[in-house]
Amino acid sequence: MKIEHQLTTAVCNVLGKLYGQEVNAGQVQLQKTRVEFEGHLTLVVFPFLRMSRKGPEQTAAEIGEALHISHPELVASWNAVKGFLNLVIAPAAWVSLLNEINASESYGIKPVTAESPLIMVEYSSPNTNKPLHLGHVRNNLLGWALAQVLEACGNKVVKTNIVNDRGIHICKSMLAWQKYGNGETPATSGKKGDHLVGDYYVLFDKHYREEINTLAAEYIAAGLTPDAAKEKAELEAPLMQEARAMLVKWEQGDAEVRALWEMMNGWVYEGFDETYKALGVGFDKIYYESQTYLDGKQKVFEGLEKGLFERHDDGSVWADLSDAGLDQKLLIRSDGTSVYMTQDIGTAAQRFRDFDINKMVYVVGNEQNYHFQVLSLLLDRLGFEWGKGLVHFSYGMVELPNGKMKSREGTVVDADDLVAGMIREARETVDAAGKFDDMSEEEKQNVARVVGMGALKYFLLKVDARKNMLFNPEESIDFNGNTGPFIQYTYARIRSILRKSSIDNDIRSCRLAVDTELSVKEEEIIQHTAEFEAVVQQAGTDFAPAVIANYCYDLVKEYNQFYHDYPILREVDENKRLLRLVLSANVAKVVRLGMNLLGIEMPERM
RNA sequence: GGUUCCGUAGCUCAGCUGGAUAGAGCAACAGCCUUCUAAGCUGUGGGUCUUGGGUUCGAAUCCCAACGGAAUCACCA
Repeated sequence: MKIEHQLTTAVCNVLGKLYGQEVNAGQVQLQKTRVEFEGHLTLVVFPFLRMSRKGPEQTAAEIGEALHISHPELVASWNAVKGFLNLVIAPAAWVSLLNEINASESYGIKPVTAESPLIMVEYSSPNTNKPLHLGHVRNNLLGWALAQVLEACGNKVVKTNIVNDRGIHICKSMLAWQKYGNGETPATSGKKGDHLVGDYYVLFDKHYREEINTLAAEYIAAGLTPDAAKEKAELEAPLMQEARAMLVKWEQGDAEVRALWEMMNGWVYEGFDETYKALGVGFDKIYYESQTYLDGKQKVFEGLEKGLFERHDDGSVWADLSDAGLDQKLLIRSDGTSVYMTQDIGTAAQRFRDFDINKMVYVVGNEQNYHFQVLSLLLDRLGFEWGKGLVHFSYGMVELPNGKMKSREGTVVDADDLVAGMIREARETVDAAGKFDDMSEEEKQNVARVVGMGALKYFLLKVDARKNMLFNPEESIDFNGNTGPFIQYTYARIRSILRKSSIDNDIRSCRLAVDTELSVKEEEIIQHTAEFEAVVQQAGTDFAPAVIANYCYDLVKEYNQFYHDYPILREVDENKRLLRLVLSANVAKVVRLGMNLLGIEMPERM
């Protein structure tokens, strides 16, 4: 990147001298030279034809010659093809770039300072009635990666989670546990807390459905249409009535219900913590809806007083968003209870009090695009400065080869099962490889964990977040091709080379002579490695972790080809050998930094 | 129906602030382990970038329209 900067400045100078016109850096288009032409960087000269008033070839030639004469340390030679000026960069420039990357411990990562803007990233946001599934896994990995990337771009980042811990859903689990359970706990049953509670949620649903069916049959017999009968049955089923009554008791602060609620939610949190730990994600501050929804109502009533919202005859409160091209939006139900939107307003209010937030990012699935459009408007009207500029990091759904995940059809991919399966698969591969016979059981298991999780994480993160993606279980555990393990493998091999070369510890202080001859492939890899800085910035501004994933793959693929064509340790020439070691070290460093931003660990051996 | 998003090789995906002959992986086929890790490398075949217009020196990329798919439009969260 540094070279492109230098070159851009040089081009501006040269154009000024040649044609007597001011050119700003934005007009200078440099791109990588296509492999079939000689050169490294190519200047597109079409934009300058107007100044030169000459043909493309001639203009390119003029600029090329002028560049070569005025900046020989940068441009070694040039050739012009149509409107494309291909520039060959001087080897010395590559070597100094290589040294520069090598000297910096965290190349491409911007430090966070006291003046850095504060970005809050919300992700995960689970319900407390069910274990996490594949969709949550994508959310968690994206949220974590995004937070890391934003921090690497020099922002203060606060990772947050809003736990949806109250509402009818958790009452359903609680009720089923009371009615159909035998008092089992995670300790007595040996089940993970979130799974135990989830099982009772399923149990509730099963009994509820039975009630609906029998009731609906009665109503149909009494003369109702099937649809009307079903609707009436759903509302009047005794189990649902009981669940609602429990929710009312909860809101009233009934001691018994609250105690049960706290106990069962506690089980769930223990379970979630285990899953979060396995996924390698975490939070700086966790909010609970049970503690924010009242704030939300408060804010809505304040808005009502200011005339921002209106109250209908039945007591419900609405926001009229028709001037923004949207509909009316309910904020408080006629029975006075809050809805999802109200809670999000309350949570926002608390966060605004707790932190000096410059930007708020919500990592939430694209099925809630409308919700966040509305939330942004409402927060803005309520006077939150960052309301208008909030970012809904909207990601697509994860689909399975046979369609969507349907809990009814039992096609939901459980997060814990998935993690365990990936690690098991990696373990089998580790054993089959037979390269780890000298390792302890614990070390082997750790390699399996790092590789299995690497495969899963990379598989989910390499795809553009906005798109719906297909999760193919067979492909996800493939360790060949564009996968996490492939990148990890190359990294581990480089680490092995460095260990064997016994200069690993000294490599930081290595400085290469500037007269070293470089091969074409070496120049390409240096150029590519140097792009890391720009890639991180781009990923940060575009909110796109996938940019980094694909960059790592490209670099590693290129290096792998190099590795097979150019021996390193056998090289006779000491200077050349050192060059390749530093080059390898740089590739490893940059790839490790990139993969770590994605939350992917890199093994020293595999 | 309104709004938003997506459509690139058989499959999964890159490429999109307009640039040269559109790239990977998987799958198929053919090669490469006395040389630092074969979880690798090399080669072959595979494309009307959904379609039609427009903008211009130039369009997979930007604009408009059509077609196809997804999400959403709840006193659910």
